[in-house]
Amino acid sequence: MPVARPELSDSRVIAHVDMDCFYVQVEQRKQQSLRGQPTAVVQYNSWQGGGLIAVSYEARKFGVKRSMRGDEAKQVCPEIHLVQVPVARGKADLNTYRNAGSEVVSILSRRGRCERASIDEVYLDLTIAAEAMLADNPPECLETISEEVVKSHVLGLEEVGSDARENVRHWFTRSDASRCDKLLACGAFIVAELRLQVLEETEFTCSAGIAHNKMLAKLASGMNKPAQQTVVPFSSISKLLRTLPIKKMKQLGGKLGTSLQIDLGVNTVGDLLQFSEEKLQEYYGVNTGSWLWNTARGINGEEVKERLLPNSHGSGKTFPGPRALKTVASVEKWLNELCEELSERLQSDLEQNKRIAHTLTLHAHAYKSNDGDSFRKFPSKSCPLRYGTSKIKEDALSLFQAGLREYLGLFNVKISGNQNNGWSITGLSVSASKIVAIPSGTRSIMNYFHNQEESFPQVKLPSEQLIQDAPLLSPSEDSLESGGHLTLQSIEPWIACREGNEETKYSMPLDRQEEDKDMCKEKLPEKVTSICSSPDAEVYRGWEKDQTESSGDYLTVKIRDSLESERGKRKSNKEKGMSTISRYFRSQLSGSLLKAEHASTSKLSESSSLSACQSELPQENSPARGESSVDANLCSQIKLKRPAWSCDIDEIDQDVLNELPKQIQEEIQAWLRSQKRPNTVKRDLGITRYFSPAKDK
DNA sequence: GTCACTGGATAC
DNA sequence: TGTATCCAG
Repeated sequence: MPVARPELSDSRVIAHVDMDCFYVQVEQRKQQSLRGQPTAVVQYNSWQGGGLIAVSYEARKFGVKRSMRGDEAKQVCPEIHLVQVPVARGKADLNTYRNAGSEVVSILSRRGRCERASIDEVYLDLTIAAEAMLADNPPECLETISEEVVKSHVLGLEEVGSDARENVRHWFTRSDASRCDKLLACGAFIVAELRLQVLEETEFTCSAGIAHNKMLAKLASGMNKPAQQTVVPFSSISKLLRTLPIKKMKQLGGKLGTSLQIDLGVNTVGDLLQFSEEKLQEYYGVNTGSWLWNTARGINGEEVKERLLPNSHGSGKTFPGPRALKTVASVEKWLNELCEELSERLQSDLEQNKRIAHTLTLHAHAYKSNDGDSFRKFPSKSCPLRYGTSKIKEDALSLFQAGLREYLGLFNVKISGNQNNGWSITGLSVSASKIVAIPSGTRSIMNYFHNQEESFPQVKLPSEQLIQDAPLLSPSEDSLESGGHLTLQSIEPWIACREGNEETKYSMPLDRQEEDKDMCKEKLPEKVTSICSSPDAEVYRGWEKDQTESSGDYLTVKIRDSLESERGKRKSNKEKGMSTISRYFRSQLSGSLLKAEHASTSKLSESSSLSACQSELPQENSPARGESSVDANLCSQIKLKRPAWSCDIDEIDQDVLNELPKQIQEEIQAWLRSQKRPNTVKRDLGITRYFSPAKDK
């Protein structure tokens, strides 16, 4: 459901850039003879010639439409060239298009905040660049205006006179225009430049809309295609929306739009104007109601998010009709294919973007043929993601089996072999989400995740390297006597240590209530799950089945005995004068984060204080807590992933601060100064930035 | 029940 | 937080 968001500023400059029949262009670049030809890209499907997923503009002239079948397209346009989507592992493989999309994004992101909205679309916030241009080099002062700019469409202008080009040129160079219009004009200049750069560097054409918000920019980008751009001045908005069919508006193409038509008799966006906000809220709820009310007026405050990379990766396939899967064995086979693709993409993401995914989810569509009237949805299931293709396969299958049991209402029944009780799977997909960047300077961690599994033994990773690769600036380095494991914390909130068969987890009691609800966990291995290992060190991540005392994701580093002497050296270096800091960070972070975890939605910051935090600490510094069996200097833990933690600033020990690196000291001091006013609001300490996963780029 | 596949967003 | 649902192209 859309959410209401009032416009914060009415003079933003937002662009939506949309690649023209992108998949076709990608294929045409690969095969130049296709240029200018009626062409369509079909998804592998022997049935009726495959489904069209992109159609060139030449083919559109013949009436070829997306979601026609290949055979149908041939009838309408016999000379059409049908290009197949690459197939890998028995399914469509969109990687070439994804990569081509990345090429484009890397160009479009040069001039302002860039949000990759899909494989072939981006939003740009060009406000700052446009303001700069207006200040330094306004269009009215330009001697020449590029052809691409003059070819722009300016809504509300074209029908005014006979010479459209001249009108546009005049609109761009008017000195008496409003500031808003001038900013839009600058935005259009910038977008024209960007589009030309895209063409030069990638051979792809694109279309764009330039407006004051995302909604209007998106609307405009589709109005003049291909290879053109459209500007939406303020003055044109009401007229534009008055006659716009309601279904054309983004988010209203589906059920909500249908409901507006049927239930309220609303056929154009303008028709919405007759309803009060309250009335719309009555029908559709507070959020959607307000969103509709604003939408009718061209108001949309949605921000352009800085995002060049996807938030998740998925791999899926449908098995329509007779191809539905009816045995666990066949499901497993396809699941394996999907997992292989997913794993490959996760590895690429790790190598190229240094990001790690944390959650694996399985979705399936199913129906029951015999006992079939009880329509039940196949439940999605997820679990922590373990890197490595075979681990992903294993976990995906477990998730499927858990889902299937639930779907069939057969709890605690093992589903084995080839039996089938009438169920059929018509769709399967696996996806990886909660992807976070790991900080720079963690090459060793990269190595760990990369090529683990079978090939891992070849990747020699002495833990000495692990230590050396620790980020130098991080103050948290000092809090770990054993040095470099620190890099791991940005990946996982939890570090524990293990030696021989002894494992010490510095875990917190969490008192989770709804453990038993989580069926998925029961499926997982007893304890931790290894994500990688090497001759010298092992890293684990996972959770524990036994929740009596602790729970949650944690990461374990084990360094083998052969490194004992190395560690000794390090230890003595680190120990000089660092104990206070160690204790400080440990207690601070683990304590406050524990609370944060407990009370993710409740107001943690108001109540927490350093002493309160400390009272909840695990006593890892006292020998009382079974520490004897473990080399304490090898082990340490800090929860760092969650950036928000807080403390009472009056209780911060100055001595502790003094031990920090200069740069961080200064930052904290500055923050403290800003907080020392009456009515202190406790909130994030500035230094958390150093702990958080690198925001990247 | 058949548009395939992928991904974002929201709500509970 | 995990899961369901909707939406877009």
